[in-house]
Amino acid sequence: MVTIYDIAKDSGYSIATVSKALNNKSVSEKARRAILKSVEELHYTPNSSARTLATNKSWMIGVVFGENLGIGIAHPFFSQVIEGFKKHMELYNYDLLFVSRHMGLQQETYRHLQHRGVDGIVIIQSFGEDEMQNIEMSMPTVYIDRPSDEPGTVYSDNRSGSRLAVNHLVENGHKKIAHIMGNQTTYAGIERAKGFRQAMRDHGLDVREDYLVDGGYYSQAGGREAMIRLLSLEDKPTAVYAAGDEMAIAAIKVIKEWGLRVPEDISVVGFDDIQLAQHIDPPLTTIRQDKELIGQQAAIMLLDKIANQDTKHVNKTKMVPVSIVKRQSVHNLA
Amino acid sequence: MVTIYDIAKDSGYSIATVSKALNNKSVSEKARRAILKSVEELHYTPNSSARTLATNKSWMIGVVFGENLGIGIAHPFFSQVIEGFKKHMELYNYDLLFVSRHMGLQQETYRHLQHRGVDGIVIIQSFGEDEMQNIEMSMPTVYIDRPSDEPGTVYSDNRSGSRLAVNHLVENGHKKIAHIMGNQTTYAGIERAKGFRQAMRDHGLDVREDYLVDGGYYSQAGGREAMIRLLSLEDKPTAVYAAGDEMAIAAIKVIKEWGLRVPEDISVVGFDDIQLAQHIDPPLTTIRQDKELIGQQAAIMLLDKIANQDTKHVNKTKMVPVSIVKRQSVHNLA
DNA sequence: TCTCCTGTCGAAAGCGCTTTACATGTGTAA
DNA sequence: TTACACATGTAAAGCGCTTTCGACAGGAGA
Repeated sequence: MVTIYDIAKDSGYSIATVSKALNNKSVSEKARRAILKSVEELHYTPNSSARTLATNKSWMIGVVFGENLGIGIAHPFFSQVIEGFKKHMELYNYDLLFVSRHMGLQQETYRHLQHRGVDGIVIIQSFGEDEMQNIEMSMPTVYIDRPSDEPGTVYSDNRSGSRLAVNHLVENGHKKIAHIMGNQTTYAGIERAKGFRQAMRDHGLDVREDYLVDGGYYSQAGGREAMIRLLSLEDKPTAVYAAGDEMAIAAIKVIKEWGLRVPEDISVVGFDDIQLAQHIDPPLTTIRQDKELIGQQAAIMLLDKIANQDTKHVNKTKMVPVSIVKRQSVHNLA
Repeated sequence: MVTIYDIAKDSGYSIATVSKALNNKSVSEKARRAILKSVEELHYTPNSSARTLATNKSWMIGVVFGENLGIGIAHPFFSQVIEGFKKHMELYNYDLLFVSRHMGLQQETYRHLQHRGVDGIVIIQSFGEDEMQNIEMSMPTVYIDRPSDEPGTVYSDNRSGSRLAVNHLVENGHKKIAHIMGNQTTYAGIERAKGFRQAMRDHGLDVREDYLVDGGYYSQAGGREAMIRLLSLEDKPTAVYAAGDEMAIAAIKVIKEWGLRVPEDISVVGFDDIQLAQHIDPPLTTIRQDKELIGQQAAIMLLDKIANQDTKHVNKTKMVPVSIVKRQSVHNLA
């Protein structure tokens, strides 16, 4: 391995000067040129461990990925958010470290991240709160999709999303609207349900408890079960708003299986706008989350936290707007 | 930060002994217990940079992700392969480092990985060979989906995939079979096309050159264009085998737009079995790649390379079998 | 009793880099 | 000429850890 000593010897300067030249500190043009020449010739590559050890700065961001579908990085929503995050972090020369997730033991994961000396952490979890509390984070950290009152969180405007969905449905003449909820220990699930209730009330519609069904962790399996419950009702809804696209897609399937049509008999609205949404039959009307932007905002926030660790400036939360994309799964009753 | 010195002082042993105790080297039970007690009490976390510096082992694997769709980690095929890779690597306590991709400059990326001191590299690229040659890899490296004659490569049995597709089509009475090829600078694209030609020949069918169209980099846009070309032909094929699901899906859309039916008028077979495949109308018959397994095999191979760096044992390539999943996009002509 | 072996532990060097504090050389003003 | 400021370069310490090699104690064998 070629080190800074080799460069020093080859160029005729001291290692201190070499270090300065490599870090754009003040050295004469002459010295800089000579040193860079040696660097080229000897194929020198600085050793980041040594640098990290000396500077206490690793230029790595730890990524904590927690989802309980078992698909990890392949998670359609998370992967897009992380990609947005990565793109922004790249601009500032940070690399991303995906640490092996010491099964469930959050404390362990945090220890590990500390061991790695990452400069910051981004946490993106699908499951409940109680599973990851009590972690004293003495490290710059940003959360995605967690309670909005916690500082350092980036999240979609879930309530507005629900409002958009309900508004659209009401505008199309629907009154009997059901909601397939996301698991009520997840932040997104809670917020979307709240937004749904609020929007219904705002329209003077009452929220029937039997129209509120739990769809679990946003999977098709959960959506399927929920929809079956809805269809088993005496008085069926004319529209269903699901808190996630996968659940909405499963709902559509079930409706068809029961011999009903979408959207003529039952309209469906989803949440997320995953790639699949536009390809199913009928194309799904849904609330679009801007995954790229969420990731980017998280990156900006984390960068800010890293830069201002000393100043105890309380970090705000950041809400990312959502939008409705109207396709063909909603029928106009009028 | 609490260091090994603090533990030494607190426990009454020297730092050398502490280090040994922490690395399961031989120390007396008494010493080990005392040291571990101090570790607990002081919340000591070893510093991986220092350790890496001293041992020249980082326990990190560099991941090089090259795709030209601009979706990075969110790539449906790659993300699943990487997830399989990650799951296996976790078993051996390796973390994954996603380095910022110094736009195109492969040489730069490799330098960066070297700088980071990763113990090994996994490269998963969608584009052509010429874009990444001349990189002298003095580091354990594994490639996914590259020429099978290069040592250290894991790839799907693309030729057999094509054979499965053609066989299935022929069994259903098709003779006029077209192939939407993946870009012919990509390894997978080349192999699948070769397999197609071979399989056709084996069935005594001739391969019409106008039935071989380039679909580009496996995107829907490319598939769409290719299918249009096929439909513009005087003598249309009765079946189309696309080298990728996205292309197949686009093809189905185009066929429908032209007022034809799938599969009654034209049958379609894809490759990959991405999640979308089962949700479109009609559900797509396709060749399934075992992404998890590919990732896992890559991990196994890399681990082996890392363990046996000295012994110049030439690394074999590893071919992962594919299978056909029959859904409803193929029509029986009989 | 003395010697030798074994098991335990510690001193110190070294991994490759940054950074502080100081030395040297050059130019400018008095 | 002397004095001083400034620009440039260097020696050396230190970041937190591993590892070699030698010191030492205690027990076994003669």
